[in-house]
Amino acid sequence: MIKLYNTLSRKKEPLKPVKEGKIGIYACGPTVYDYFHIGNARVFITFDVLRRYLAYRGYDVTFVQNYTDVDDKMIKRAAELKISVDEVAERFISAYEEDTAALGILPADYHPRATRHIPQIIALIQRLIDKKMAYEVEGDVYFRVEAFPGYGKLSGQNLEEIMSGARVEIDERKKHPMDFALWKKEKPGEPSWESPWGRGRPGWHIECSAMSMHYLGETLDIHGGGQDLIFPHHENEIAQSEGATAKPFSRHWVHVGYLNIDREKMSKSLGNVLTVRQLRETVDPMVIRFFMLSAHYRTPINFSGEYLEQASRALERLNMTVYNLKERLEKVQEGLPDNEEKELLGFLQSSREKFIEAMDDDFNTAGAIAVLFELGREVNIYLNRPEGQKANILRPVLDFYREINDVFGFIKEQGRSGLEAEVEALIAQREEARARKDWSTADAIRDRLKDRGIILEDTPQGVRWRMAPGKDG
RNA sequence: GGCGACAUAGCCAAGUGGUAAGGCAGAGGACUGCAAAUCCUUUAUCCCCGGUUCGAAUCCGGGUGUCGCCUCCA
Repeated sequence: MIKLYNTLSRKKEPLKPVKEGKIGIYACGPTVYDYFHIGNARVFITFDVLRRYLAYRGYDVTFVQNYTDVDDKMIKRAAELKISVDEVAERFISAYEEDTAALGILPADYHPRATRHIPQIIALIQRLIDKKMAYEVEGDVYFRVEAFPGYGKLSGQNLEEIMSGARVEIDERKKHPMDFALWKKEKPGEPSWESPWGRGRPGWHIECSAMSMHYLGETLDIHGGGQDLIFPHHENEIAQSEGATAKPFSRHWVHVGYLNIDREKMSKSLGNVLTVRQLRETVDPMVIRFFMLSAHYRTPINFSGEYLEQASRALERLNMTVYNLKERLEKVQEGLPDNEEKELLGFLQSSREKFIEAMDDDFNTAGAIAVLFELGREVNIYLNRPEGQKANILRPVLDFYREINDVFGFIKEQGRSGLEAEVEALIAQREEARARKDWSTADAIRDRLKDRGIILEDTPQGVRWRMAPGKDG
């Protein structure tokens, strides 16, 4: 049974889909006004692995992640770049696609854009107006928070408590200071659409309600995003959606913890915002992915070069284990398993169970990763033994790593690229030198290949070679 | 001020009642012509003080510390 922490109840709860066997997930995606940063990346990676894992567990998953392509930030950016809002969106959506692909993040089933769902947004606003939960003032439409008794339930506060800490601008046109905009009246030079309340554009919160319900129905199974979206964004989404439908908006609310840099919050004013775009120049994106998954998704994590280095070494160990397996598998035959091998197969089976147990428990990726290391040790012990290993033992283990990697996606299997003949020739030369104990020639050849990113290893089973970490694209 | 999170070895990090997973780094050893890869050994008064319990890192109370949200920030 899969259990997920629900922000709404502050407890882990069993995952119970609305429709048996199906899961609808909506994650708040980026406002496409700039390259996304590693804090965003943590959220995207978390949801990517979540949707992959649920599919692994047999659910038919529909995953939706929106692009916010019209809002104040978009408009401001368009002015800065002297291009249209739409062109800003196009530019940063394609950047998003490139950067997420590098991080091994699969495209969602749908990536809806607010500007392409204006009719759905207007219909939802109209529904709220009809129910007297929203009102129009001079071309703006506001949600009336007092009309929704549950307002504040996600962030654990009631209206008075929210008010006491809030720095709110007094707007005499609003019935309550916390009332928020569903529709904003057109301003000169800004994108706008026809509506029953005149030309204007949607507020931020309403797009997610409208689009999520459009693609996934009125009750989602899982909805989430970064922790800071709890208030006001998700609080407002609940108010709008449940106000309109009188049904629970989402069964589970999943919020990903913050990522800080050198123990400081990332912010433009501190000048420490790190985009994935920049990071990709020097860091293997798979290391970033591994790093993000090596801690539980809800705990705040810290980002620094040192931690990345640690993650890189750890990931390298896993890659080596898979390489060791694969390389040996090519050279061995089938055979009847002996006792030690039967034990290894047993260990393999219990590893799978432990992986599922960890992941089922609120998505404990750190615990699940540990299983891979533990199995790796057993595998390497087996590979070290002097007698021949058997293909029918190695293959299921390798398949297991591949199976897990369908979920985690950070293990990279090496491909070779047309260097075989040349490398093999050099290896032959070196073997010749070694045979006559000409160590300096042998070492020179090895060093020469190393400079080109090729590592030679002498094993009891013969010489093998591989690309150095980071040299295989 | 209100709401909330977190505090586990040099570092990162699992672990919600039965005397502490995993990774990185360090030290020693095995293997190797030397390496590489791998294996073995080795490192924890679980922030502090009370309480509950036969038994607590884990539950309760009180501290201390770090951080977040309450500003259309993931």
